[in-house]
Amino acid sequence: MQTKIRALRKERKLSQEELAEAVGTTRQTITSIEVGKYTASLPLAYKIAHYFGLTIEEVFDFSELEQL
Amino acid sequence: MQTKIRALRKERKLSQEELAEAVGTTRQTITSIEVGKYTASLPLAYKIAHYFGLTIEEVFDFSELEQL
DNA sequence: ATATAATGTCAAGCATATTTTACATCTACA
DNA sequence: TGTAGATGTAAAATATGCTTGACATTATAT
Repeated sequence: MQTKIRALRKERKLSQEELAEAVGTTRQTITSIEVGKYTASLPLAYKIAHYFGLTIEEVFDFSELEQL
Repeated sequence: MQTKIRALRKERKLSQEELAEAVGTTRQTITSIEVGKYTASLPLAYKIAHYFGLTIEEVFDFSELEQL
């Protein structure tokens, strides 16, 4: 799944490590989500979006799910 | 995790079965999320919220995560 | 050039989400 | 009565998310 996490992180000059600590997870988890290795859980998605002052829908791209 | 799924479902007179089919999952998964047995994944949370024409934050209650 | 920070990746193991099948209860109603 | 629809639950199996530790590569700065 596509996300704006990397762009938001760069904007604020945060390392993956710093973001990980801020949202209570590990650097590897942030990397994996950024490169699309897997999709964040709902609680983690919320913590990340909320950390940036945004909604989940603003940070995560759900366009792949719109074929209903 | 608390959600408004049951209330939204009742409002629209939908069974768990009908909602499950509409979002591509099973009745048991809807029950489990409604009774708080576990938390929906991000894609499923999106499909449910979007099905009701709402955002994820409007359907799922994240107040338990606000202790940052 | 070399040191350091930042990032990508991988494997093992644990935790959580989901499906399938099945059974029980409750309600409504013929 | 009984029958059907809706719901709760549970076990087993599979899929997915996450952690930990470790190593490799890339970028940045000195």
